[in-house]
This record gives sequence, C-alpha cells and structure tokens, in this order.
Amino acid sequence: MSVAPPRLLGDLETEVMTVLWSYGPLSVRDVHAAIRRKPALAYTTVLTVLDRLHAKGLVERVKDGKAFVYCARLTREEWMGGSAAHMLTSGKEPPSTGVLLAFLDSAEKVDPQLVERLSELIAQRKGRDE
Amino acid sequence: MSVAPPRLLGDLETEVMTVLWSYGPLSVRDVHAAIRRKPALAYTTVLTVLDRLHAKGLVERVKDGKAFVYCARLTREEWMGGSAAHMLTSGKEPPSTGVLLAFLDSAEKVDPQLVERLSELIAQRKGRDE
DNA sequence: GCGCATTAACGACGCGCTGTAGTAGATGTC
DNA sequence: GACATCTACTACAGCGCGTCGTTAATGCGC
Repeated sequence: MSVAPPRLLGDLETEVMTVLWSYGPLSVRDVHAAIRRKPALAYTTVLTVLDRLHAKGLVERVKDGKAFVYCARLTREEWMGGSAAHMLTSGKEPPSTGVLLAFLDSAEKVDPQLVERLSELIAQRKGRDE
Repeated sequence: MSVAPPRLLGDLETEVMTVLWSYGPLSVRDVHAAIRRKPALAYTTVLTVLDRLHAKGLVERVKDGKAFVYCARLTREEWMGGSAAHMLTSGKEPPSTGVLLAFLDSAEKVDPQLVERLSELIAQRKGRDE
C-alpha cells in the first residue's frame, strides 16, 4: 500500500529523507555522518527524527546486528509525484476541470516545457497500455 | 502576481476560504454567520483567522463603511492547481521524468479518468495556442 | 457633537508538531 | 561479564493554528 502524504515534512525531516533517497539503506550513524552542520547534530537528534519518520510510515527499518538500518518506503519521485497528485484530489472526488486547467497554467508558468513533457509521457503510457 | 502556496492551511482556515470561495466577497460578520458550529465560534475567532489569511496574502480586503469586506485573491481552482504544481517543482528546478511519471501513476490510482482528462485538456490548449 | 453599537487590533493561551538533546535501559561483542 | 554501542523514553523550546477576551477605533443616529 502506498503512503498517503499527510503533511509537509519539516526541514530536518526533509534533509534526512534526502540522505536516505541519495544513499540507499543507512544506519542512524550513517545518516548522522551524512548530515553536515557547523555544530554537528547530536546522534540522538537524528535518531529521533528517523524514529518519527518511521512512526509516520515514511521509512522502514530492519535490525542488522544491534543497529537498525533505515530505508525510505517511497522513492523521492513517488513521494513528490504522490504529493502533487494528492493535492489535486484532496478531499473531494474528481477534481473539476477548472482545477486541472489551473494546474496546467501554474505548471507552465514555472516551467514552460513541463506541460509538453507531461503530454509526451501520457502519450507513451497510452501506447504502452494498449 | 500569484501567491505562492506556502504551507497547507489549517482546518478553520480552509473552512473560511471555502466560505469565501462559495459566496464571493463577505464581511467578517457574514463569514461568521456562514460557519455553523454546535457552539458557535466567537466573532473574534473568525476575525483573527481572516486577519491571518490576509497577512499570508491569501485574501484581500477593502473597507466598506466601518467594516472590511474580504475576498479570496485566488479562486479555489487556482489555489488547488497551483499547490499541486508547486509540489512538482518544489525546491529544485525542472522535475525529473521520474517525478512526472510517479505523479501520473498516483493520479491514475486515485481517479482512473484523471490522466485522460488531463491529456484532453493539454490537447485543447495546444490547439488554442497555435 | 455625543453616545452607542459595531468593528478592528492586539495579545494571550493551549495544543500539536518539529528541532534539539540528555539519560537510562537494552543488546551485542570480546 | 565488562564495555561500547544503540535504542527508547522523556523533555523542552519555538511556531502555527484554533480559540477568545480586552481594548481601542470608527461610523451612525439623534
């Protein structure tokens, strides 16, 4: 089952997820080492954040010897794409045409090629399914 | 200028925006009256929420006699569509193909017709622009 | 012009979430 | 069994949001 993006993540949570997305399954120690800060974060700070991410269902963990190894349950792509899709359909049933048009407008404004790329991907998928 | 969707809105904030989206420009009193609760909200509660929404740039207000009249700066469609588009492009530059594909997958899972509708709307827009 | 009623401004408080960390308890290693 | 490591639990501050109360401004009717 997929994880429904609940809320936006905090800054440190996002940073930790980014580390996990970048370097596969890691121990707390590894994540801690990967996060560079002027005054280094406490080991337990990273531990707590990973714990909370685990509680939210965003990461999985398996025991390896005495330590846990954490890995993201969703790829960065799945998380971002899922969050965006969730926005379009939040709450109500099928999004209105107006919402979809506003989405396209907004997307185009940020990245003029985005809509075109979407269009191509949709075409490819259609071809693949038939 | 468009308003960048900052964070998700709270429950009451969402309710107030829904009222504004549903019934055009309204005074605080009108919004207060439109929100039905078992124990009615205090007038000042609605006032505060509208004030915060105004501070966030989500609503505009003009003085009408002694009172302000509030109205949403974006339509519901613009807000939702913009939020979704913002998700796809948050932080980094052009979203990867993987993100776009995940978006389509996710959207299709929620509403199988959504991708098809998007496809049609994109086609229409393309026709319109040429 | 004055008083009254309405409205707005400001501040306050509780709660939940997040960043941050310390301490204590569990657990594996040698 | 001692030691190093790791996790679990607890804590606290800061911020956003829901919720109001109090106080100050402002317009209206007489």
